Amino acid sequence: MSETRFDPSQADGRWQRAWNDAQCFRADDSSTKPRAYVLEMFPYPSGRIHIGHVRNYTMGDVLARYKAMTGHEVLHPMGWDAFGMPAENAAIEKGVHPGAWTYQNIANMKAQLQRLGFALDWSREVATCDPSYYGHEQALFLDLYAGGLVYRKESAVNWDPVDQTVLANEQVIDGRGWRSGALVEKRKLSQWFLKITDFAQELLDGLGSLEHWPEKVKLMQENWIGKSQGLQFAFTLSDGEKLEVYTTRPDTIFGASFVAVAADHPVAQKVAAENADAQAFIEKCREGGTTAAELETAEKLGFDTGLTAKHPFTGADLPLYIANFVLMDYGTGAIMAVPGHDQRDFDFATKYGLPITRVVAPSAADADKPFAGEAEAGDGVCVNSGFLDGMSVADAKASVIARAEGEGWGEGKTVWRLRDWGVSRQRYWGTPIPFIHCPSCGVVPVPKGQLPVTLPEDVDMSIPGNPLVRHPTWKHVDCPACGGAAERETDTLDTFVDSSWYFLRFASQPADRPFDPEEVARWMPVQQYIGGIEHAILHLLYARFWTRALKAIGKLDVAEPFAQLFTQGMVTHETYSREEDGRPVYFSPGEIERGAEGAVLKDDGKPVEIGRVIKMSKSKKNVVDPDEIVAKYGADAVRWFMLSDSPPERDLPWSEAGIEGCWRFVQRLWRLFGQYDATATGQDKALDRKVHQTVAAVADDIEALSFNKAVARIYELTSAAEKAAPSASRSNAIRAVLLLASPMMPHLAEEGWAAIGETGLVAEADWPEVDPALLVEDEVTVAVQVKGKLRDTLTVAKGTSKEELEALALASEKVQRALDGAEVRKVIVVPDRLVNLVA
RNA sequence: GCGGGCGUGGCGGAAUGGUAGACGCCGGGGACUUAAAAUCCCCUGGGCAUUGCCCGUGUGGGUUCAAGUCCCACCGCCCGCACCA
Repeated sequence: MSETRFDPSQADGRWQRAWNDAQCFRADDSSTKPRAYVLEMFPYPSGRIHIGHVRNYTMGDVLARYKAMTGHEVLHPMGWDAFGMPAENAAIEKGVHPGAWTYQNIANMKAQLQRLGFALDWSREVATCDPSYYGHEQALFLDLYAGGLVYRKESAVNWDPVDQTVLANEQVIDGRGWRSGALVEKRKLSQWFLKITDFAQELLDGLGSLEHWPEKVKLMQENWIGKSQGLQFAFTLSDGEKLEVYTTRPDTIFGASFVAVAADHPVAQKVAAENADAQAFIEKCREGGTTAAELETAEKLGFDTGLTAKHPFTGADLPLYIANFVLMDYGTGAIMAVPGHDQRDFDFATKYGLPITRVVAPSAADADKPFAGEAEAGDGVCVNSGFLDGMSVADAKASVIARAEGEGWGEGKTVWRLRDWGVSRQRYWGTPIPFIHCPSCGVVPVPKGQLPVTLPEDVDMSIPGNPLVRHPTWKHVDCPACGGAAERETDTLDTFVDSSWYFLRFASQPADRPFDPEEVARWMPVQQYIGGIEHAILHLLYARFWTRALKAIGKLDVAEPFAQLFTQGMVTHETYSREEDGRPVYFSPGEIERGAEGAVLKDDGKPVEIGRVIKMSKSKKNVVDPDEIVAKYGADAVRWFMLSDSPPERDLPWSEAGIEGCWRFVQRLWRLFGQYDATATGQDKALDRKVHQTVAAVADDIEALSFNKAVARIYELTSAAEKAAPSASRSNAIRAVLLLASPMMPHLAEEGWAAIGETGLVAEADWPEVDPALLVEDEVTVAVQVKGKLRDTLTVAKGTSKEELEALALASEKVQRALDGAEVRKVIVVPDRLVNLVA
């Protein structure tokens, strides 16, 4: 073979065409092989792929290629999460149509992905913004409606009074609209909801079956669903009315020092009707964003209504406040506040000078222990609590609930933090909700025969607000029920709906239905799903819900959509900046010359400050363009970098030195392949052993997605093969290195496969066989410790007896010196591992 | 604020409770070369040092013959919080 270098600029495209010509990555629906559905979260078509996408899709690609090599029929599809706000923003800022912008982006990004050599079945590509996708989504939505899982109710949105537009949470900055700067108001609109709460218990229970999901994600979902058992009971107010409150801490009821309702609570409304100050306070609460984070970090504010509530046990009159930290959406929208044992109540009580009473203490003796400036939410025994004194928190909860139920003023109740899913968006670039509002018939579903309800093309995005509302003709239709003049629903669906079933469409895509349940059942569940941790709750919970909801209405027979989940880390990069006029000015890596000591700007040769390694973002300019690095180093070096060093669940810091190292390794492998000699004879037992151990270990590592470890082992085997003298064993080791590296560096592997005289594609080759007999070492190194400190090591035959190990350890000169005549009192021997002499 | 996670050399990291730092990057030294690039070899946690010894996994405690790993408390950073995707 020639001594020339491997040239990705001509090899990459050649092999990509060869794979395409052979259609190697097309999933065969009729295959009898065991199936493997490998899926990465599909991207939003922003225009350019991000290095984070490259990392995500490289991981899935290695697994998909490995599965194919180990005898599986692989489904590895790709598509586009193509609806959403960025297309509308681009339309406003650049004057392009959201659809044209989106499809252009898809074309660009698809070409970028193809240049990376991913083993994707492009024949199943979907774009959610295409009527051939969202039309089916509309049909599914109608099915869910028929199944009683869709309803309408009033719900608050962020309203920009200047732009006359509904704003997303991310468009509200410090309580103001991002474009207009106007103070945002909360406004109530009638909106569409999906009954995810009907499935709260099932979604919670289902987590137990997800053995191969990260514990942290399951825990986050469990907390999000937020099942709590508590007491709902009624206070009698001083005006004679009843006020229902819910508490998860009935054990602390004797510590209640005030009662509070949300600003939207009917009691607050009633007070405000007669009290201008109360009205003003409620309006103040309506200013600012709607997010939980904002509500909970805002300063606690309250308004004393002058009313009081009678404590059910003590008969005390507790003041009734309207408070900004009470959420109308949770429980009854009203609380009994126990400042000693809830931090929010504590803050509020401190601010308004309300009593803070201890009713739970570490022990009965601590009944009068003062608080250390904060509430104590922990466990303990009840104190200062009448009949509860001395009880544990758990017993007291049960006891109070039993008493309330016996006396008829309250009952034990399960409450969920999970709320129904509001899917209405007052925006153009989304799936039209297939309903018609008729003045005489009310809300009427669009007949399925009239689907898809498509978006109008001729819209003016330069005016704020929803173009579907002001379009001259689009919304005017005849009522499907009575034939009279009616109007289309102008809200579109949350884009999370689009991503809640795309994995089903990948598995089966008939033209006349969303999917065929039997075809889907043959591929589902997704065997390995890979994506960012930022989707741990919403996307993954919504997809689980859709799967269940479709099952509940008989459209699907899958319990959980994703058998195995992996959440990968971000790609990060150091930042380069200079202080100019008191503000940092950032430079991109391309503008910088990076040396050992520091970095200078190429333009002026003067130093710049190297900042922290953070997530790549345009504003900090610490981005690298996948196209540029692929052009410079080839797809394989980039893929190898994505897999090396950092464990895949952690952040990966991009570095120029790192990619250079990968490039050198590509060439090093190429030289090694060049040393392959099919005619070499002779055996190298140690190398054979190393090969089989490495094949087994790399397989385990890939299955566990521990790519960084697989990479390290391939480096080791490469070094061993390089150092070995020519032999049949060595040639076999070179062939093994090629096969092991092939899922990661497929272009180089194909080139090498041909070079060593193999026929066919390595993409369709088999993973090397492992001989279990060669996995075991016959010699081991045993550590010898004295009092837990390493003093010597012994090289002995594997399986050497405890007695012999102890004798060998005591015979060691180093051990005797360390013992220094001291008497050995105890000996711990772990066969094949260590001897510890305790003196 | 609430929920979840992470923290090991100059850097990325490895390590079923059992030899801390595998493997890679950076750096240093050498070989080859007229020279450079490329490649190959050696060294590379810190401190003291004559064989060796001491210290060391964010901080402080604890359990254990033995702790990066288990327990408690704290510090720092990151992710999510329901209309970003």
